[in-house]
Amino acid sequence: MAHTPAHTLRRDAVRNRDELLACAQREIARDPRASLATIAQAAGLTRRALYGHFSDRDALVRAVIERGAERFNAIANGIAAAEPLDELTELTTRLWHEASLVHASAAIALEERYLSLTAASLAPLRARLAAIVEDGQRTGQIRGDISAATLTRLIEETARTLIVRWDQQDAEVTAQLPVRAVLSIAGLSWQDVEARLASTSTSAATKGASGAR
Amino acid sequence: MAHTPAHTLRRDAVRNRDELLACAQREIARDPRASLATIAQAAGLTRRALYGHFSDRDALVRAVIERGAERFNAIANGIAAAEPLDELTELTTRLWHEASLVHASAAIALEERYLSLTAASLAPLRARLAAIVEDGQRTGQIRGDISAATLTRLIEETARTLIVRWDQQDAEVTAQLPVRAVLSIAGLSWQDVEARLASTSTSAATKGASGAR
DNA sequence: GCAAAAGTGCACATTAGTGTGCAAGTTCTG
DNA sequence: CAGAACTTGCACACTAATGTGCACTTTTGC
Repeated sequence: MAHTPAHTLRRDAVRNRDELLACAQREIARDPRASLATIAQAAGLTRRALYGHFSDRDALVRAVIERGAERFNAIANGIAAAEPLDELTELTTRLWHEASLVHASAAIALEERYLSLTAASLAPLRARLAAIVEDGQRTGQIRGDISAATLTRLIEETARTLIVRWDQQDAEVTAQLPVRAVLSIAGLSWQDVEARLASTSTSAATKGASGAR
Repeated sequence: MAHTPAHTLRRDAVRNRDELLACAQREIARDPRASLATIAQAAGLTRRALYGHFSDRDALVRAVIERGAERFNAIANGIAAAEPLDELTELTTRLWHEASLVHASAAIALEERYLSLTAASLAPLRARLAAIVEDGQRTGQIRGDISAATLTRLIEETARTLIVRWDQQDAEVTAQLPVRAVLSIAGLSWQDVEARLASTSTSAATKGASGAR
């Protein structure tokens, strides 16, 4: 109520609220229990001012989650490739480029309290991934030794781990590592992964497709 | 000093200290910031009594890490298989059976403060894994598209994720899922993984090696 | 330019956890 | 059994964080 003035809402207020959400996401990604003082300061505001936008820490975190949900939704709807393995590659790459968001979601989900809400925010993405997996299993391009449900989760965990725990600056990586890992988990041999990356990469000219030793 | 009486050390004190360490590991695995009251209570002691064994929280956590280090050391020394991929399988399976320990290590390592100590406690295990990877790459049984150092870390992260984040009770799993994931990450196609698990499993008779469609 | 909205700066109450001191009990160990 | 080792149960000081109240300044919008 106090946080839904609906009509009058000053420009600087909108900007500050947005900045708070962005900074909260970044700080939480770095440390799940970042203090409100830290977040407010990062947004160039006082801790006291933060309470003008969010009634308490809980409200802020929920807003961060919902903000992330929109983005995840966009990603889920945004991918469009010819076949399952390409979709998987695209999905992984896109998430890699949203590393901070993925990181924050993972950090928030550590708290029991936000488990269900975080899960809900990831729902569209999960549904998309599940569809890809089922499709891939049907056409025999994705492994058949693990049930679709389990494999979907396995791929999700793998991607999350790679994105969250790898230094984005790592020279060897450049988004290729997560893709290699995910495709491997999907069931491809490393030679197949290599061949696929070599052919699909319209850019990435410097990366030679030499393959084995 | 006050915690190295060396000679006189009553039996119940030894037992309680050990119980404290065990409970601390379990509680920290469940929640990285478990309070000392929670830990002491789990061990059937008072928070005040805990301070008789460990000067402060830091000392307790360090003791937990060092206790884990011994166990990891034993695992690193304990594996002995004919070839790299079998060693990888055995290593993964053993760690799976030490889930609580792996979980606690991962939880403690979340704190900047204990990063280096945790890393040191895992050193023997990492060295063993690195040796397996290098060996496997030399003989061509393990993927060659990723550097040994990166692949070692990749396998470690994959195994940790699976062990920490999967419900041990899951019917489909029974230690096979982590092994499948690790072998896939090592570069094998899912059919090769399937074949390997079917032949290696001296037990596990019910699992049919049907393979692809 | 003026009123309302938004932000500042402080003081304050509250909570949960850590670490210590001390007097009193309980439990080993020789 | 006697004495030492261990544990208990409190009381206490201290810290870091949350959330609120209020007077005051700055910014925005009409």
